Amino acid sequence: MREFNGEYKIIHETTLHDIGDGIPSDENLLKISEIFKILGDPTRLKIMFSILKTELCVCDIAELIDTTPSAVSHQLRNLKQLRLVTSRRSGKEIYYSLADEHVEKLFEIALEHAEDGK
Amino acid sequence: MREFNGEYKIIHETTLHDIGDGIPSDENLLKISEIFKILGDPTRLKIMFSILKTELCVCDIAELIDTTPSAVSHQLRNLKQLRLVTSRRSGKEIYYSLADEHVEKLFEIALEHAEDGK
DNA sequence: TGAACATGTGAATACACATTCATTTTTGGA
DNA sequence: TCCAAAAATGAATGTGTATTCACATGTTCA
Repeated sequence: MREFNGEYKIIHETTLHDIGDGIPSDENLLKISEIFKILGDPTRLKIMFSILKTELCVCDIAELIDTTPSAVSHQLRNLKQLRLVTSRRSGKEIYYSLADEHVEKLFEIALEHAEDGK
Repeated sequence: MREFNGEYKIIHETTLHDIGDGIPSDENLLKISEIFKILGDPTRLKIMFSILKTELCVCDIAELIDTTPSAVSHQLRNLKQLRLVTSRRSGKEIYYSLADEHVEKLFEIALEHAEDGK
């Protein structure tokens, strides 16, 4: 509880320490949040779903999701930095595909949650 | 490909339509992105991990993750709106816990990915 | 009922980030 | 080697949002 001039009591002081041990390290916490953050954008999600089953070049993705190749390229760069996509050059085109088997699972679960409630 | 004055050709025109059918609806896409987005923040992740196994009141969470109760309250509100946490009042305290069985799985997979590479 | 504590809330500030535009790099073909 | 296409890049702009601060609400207990 950082600098705060109210009068808060700690309710479960004894257990707090144990719970704290269950929280991942700041390093891992940051990595996880980065993964979620980068997937938390409709444009990037569309890109990811575009290349879920078939590799595609930047130009095709832009056409498919109705945006500019530049925007797609910027986002693919971010996705690549987090090792979520891989690229393969073939002539002038560069083909992108999912780099990670975890990503599909994440999509499945998130979609379940989205469809579940309400 | 929205208004763009370059000269981009569509490489795989025939398959684009089929791939497009595999992309979730804008509505579901938005829901999924909201879930990922809200988990894409270290502070919120800490909150989620805090109440992963045991319910805690706002004050305890604030103590545990070293921030102010106000900040925690704001974030819990966001998390609750997406039905990721539930609350239960007991006297003056309000106890929060995970509302969704999917969330733990998401954490596991994301952590795997984070630890996997490099 | 009123004082004290736990939490919620609204506005404001500061920061992060997606898109756009202009330009550059790389490749293939003439 | 020169031109055009595909993609990458950098800077600028506009938008969204986390935190902070001040205050409001709701609860317990004397």
